[in-house]
Amino acid sequence: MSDVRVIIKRDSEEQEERLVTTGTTAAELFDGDRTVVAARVGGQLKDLAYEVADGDEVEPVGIASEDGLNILRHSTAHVMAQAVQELFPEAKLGIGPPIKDGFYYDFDVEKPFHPDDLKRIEKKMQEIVKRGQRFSRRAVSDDAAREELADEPYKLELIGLKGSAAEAAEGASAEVGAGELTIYDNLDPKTGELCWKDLCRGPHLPSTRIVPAFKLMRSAAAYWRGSEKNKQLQRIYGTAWPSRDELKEYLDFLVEAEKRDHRKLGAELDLFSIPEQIGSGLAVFHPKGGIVRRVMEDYSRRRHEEEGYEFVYTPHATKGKLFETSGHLDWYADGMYPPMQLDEGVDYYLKPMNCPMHNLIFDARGRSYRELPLRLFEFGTVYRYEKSGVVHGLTRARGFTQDDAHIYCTKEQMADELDKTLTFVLNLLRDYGLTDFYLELSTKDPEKFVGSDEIWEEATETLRQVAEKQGLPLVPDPGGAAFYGPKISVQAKDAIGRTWQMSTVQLDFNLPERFDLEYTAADGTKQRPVMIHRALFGSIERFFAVLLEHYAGAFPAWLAPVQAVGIPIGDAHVSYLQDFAAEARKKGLRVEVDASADRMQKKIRNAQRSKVPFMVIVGDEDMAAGSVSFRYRDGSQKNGIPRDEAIAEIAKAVEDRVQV
RNA sequence: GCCGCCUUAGCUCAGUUGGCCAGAGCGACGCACUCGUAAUGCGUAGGUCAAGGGUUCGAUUCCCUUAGGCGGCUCCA
Repeated sequence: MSDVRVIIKRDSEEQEERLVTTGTTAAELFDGDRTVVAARVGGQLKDLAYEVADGDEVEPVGIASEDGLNILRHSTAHVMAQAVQELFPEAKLGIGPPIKDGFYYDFDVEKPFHPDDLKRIEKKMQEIVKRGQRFSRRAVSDDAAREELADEPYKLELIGLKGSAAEAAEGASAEVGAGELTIYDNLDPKTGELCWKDLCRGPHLPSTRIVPAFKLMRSAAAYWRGSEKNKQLQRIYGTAWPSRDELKEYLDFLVEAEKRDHRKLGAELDLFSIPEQIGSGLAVFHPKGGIVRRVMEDYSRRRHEEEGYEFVYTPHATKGKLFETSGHLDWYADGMYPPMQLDEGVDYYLKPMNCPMHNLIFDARGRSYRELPLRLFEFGTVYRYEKSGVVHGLTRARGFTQDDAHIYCTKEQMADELDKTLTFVLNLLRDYGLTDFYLELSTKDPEKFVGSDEIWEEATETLRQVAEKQGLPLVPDPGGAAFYGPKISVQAKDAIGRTWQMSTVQLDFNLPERFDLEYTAADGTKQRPVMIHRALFGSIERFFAVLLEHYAGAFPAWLAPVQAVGIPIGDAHVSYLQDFAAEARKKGLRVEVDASADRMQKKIRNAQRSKVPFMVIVGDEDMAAGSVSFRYRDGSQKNGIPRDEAIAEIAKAVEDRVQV
């Protein structure tokens, strides 16, 4: 028996060389450490059953690491598929990869799963976990695999696609890698009997018993291989975690996210609604939401003015010809509201974008290089015909208002202007309370673009440099650009760590050409300007929703619809408070007095639930002293504050735009 | 657009295995209570059980269609 020399890497620091006998498995190297679920050998993930070879560098993969979690979730997906096929023997397997926080598996079944079915499947999964079946890897030839999986038409299709798995379908590479095919057998730990098998690249947990905590979340249809031309399979989503505590933490997170749902808070706080009578995706703002929105807009307006933007207004509808010129009717007609015929057969459209109209403003007269960069800004309301299944509260609406700007500049000004714009955008977002960003650089889609390669390269490089200058993480998004130019998008993380796509800064090589935009250069020649599209909130409605969720409805005082509520202990204190409120209003503060017949405890409860930043409470003591008492949202209080100081404190919180 | 689930009072939800006047809490309104930090008590009003069609002696309940919502998929200039 010959010896095998391996190097065990615990982390980048610690290395251990060890001599073991031939046939030693990775599991044996890490024996005793139950949190190790796989091994990385020379950069490749392997099952713990892998027999180490001479010269291998072997690294343990912990269940809590990113790879470890993926393996856990992938294996749990297998357990689910096994459970499904035990309960629904006719179910055909699609694909079942790990995803963020969980996994899914697609099945072709006669009848879609009912929520009750998920409970049964979950129970069956628990049995399988308890049985402790071994995951056992076995290499097979393509032909052998075809024979074994003759009853699994979707797996057969994947075998045929081997090697191009990356394009086959998202997640398909989890089933078939680029190399040889493998099948994982689930074996009974005692008898070694085959319980189930699946075509899979692996690796997997050594045993189903290792699955510590999981839950099935929901079922939904999904197109086979992600194309709407294909049949819809039934997808079941689940989540799996290294411990029950982590599962609970995740479920708690979902509960918290649900509490913050802007659709729910919007109704609770009386901010907006989406009346059925108006139509799906078309919102109305109630007075309280109207205040928040107006303050958001006013502040943005002021900052834009300071930054050299000029304000324009354009109509909501236009003759179709404009969108022929812009090309929107060629590219995006599906996403536009259908035309209305006016004036004997002329088609008018609701506008889905503001840029063509801004171009007409640019083109209204001859432009000089002295005017550039020309920055046109508008809160421009646009209408897009979103498909019925995608409309979602304020974040995906059919009518919404963009804080839209188009910057026309010379090619020489482009880099500087982009830099300025991005800095401005990020700082303004920070003013609204978002602080955690990363940037995404969307580059050319080789299938879908206009303009020369040179100009794309130059522009992309400029964007990259500008983005890097911000010192924020920069994530590439190859092929993600619109056909007319590359873009940077700003992604912001909210208070509970969710990422939202916010602003975009986008170059456009298409529209200046189509609209034949020109300016006169210093040498008297006509030149084409560069055009930058830039939306900061994206849509005001959407940004409103993001802030609402970010703050969980508890807006900082400057945005809060009501900044302070006066709560009298008894009727005798109402007029004193009304006086106080009137004084505060003179300073531009939004202060109300709750003079209802409720008891003061009830008023406090109501104020608390409406998430007012300041409660101003007054009884005999404060009235006699000419003071008021504050109660803050966290329940803490500050008593006996002189009236002037109280107003000054509220005013300062508003002025500084801080959370209280 | 596709698939599934859902729609009972302003809101949150009971309920009817097809049968007399469809219930509760909160909210609204009224009366009483005048109170120092998260719900005072009593009372009143409020529903074509989403809309339309069908089956049936009888439909809120079963079936179909439509609208809207929710969760996914596809899409998102």
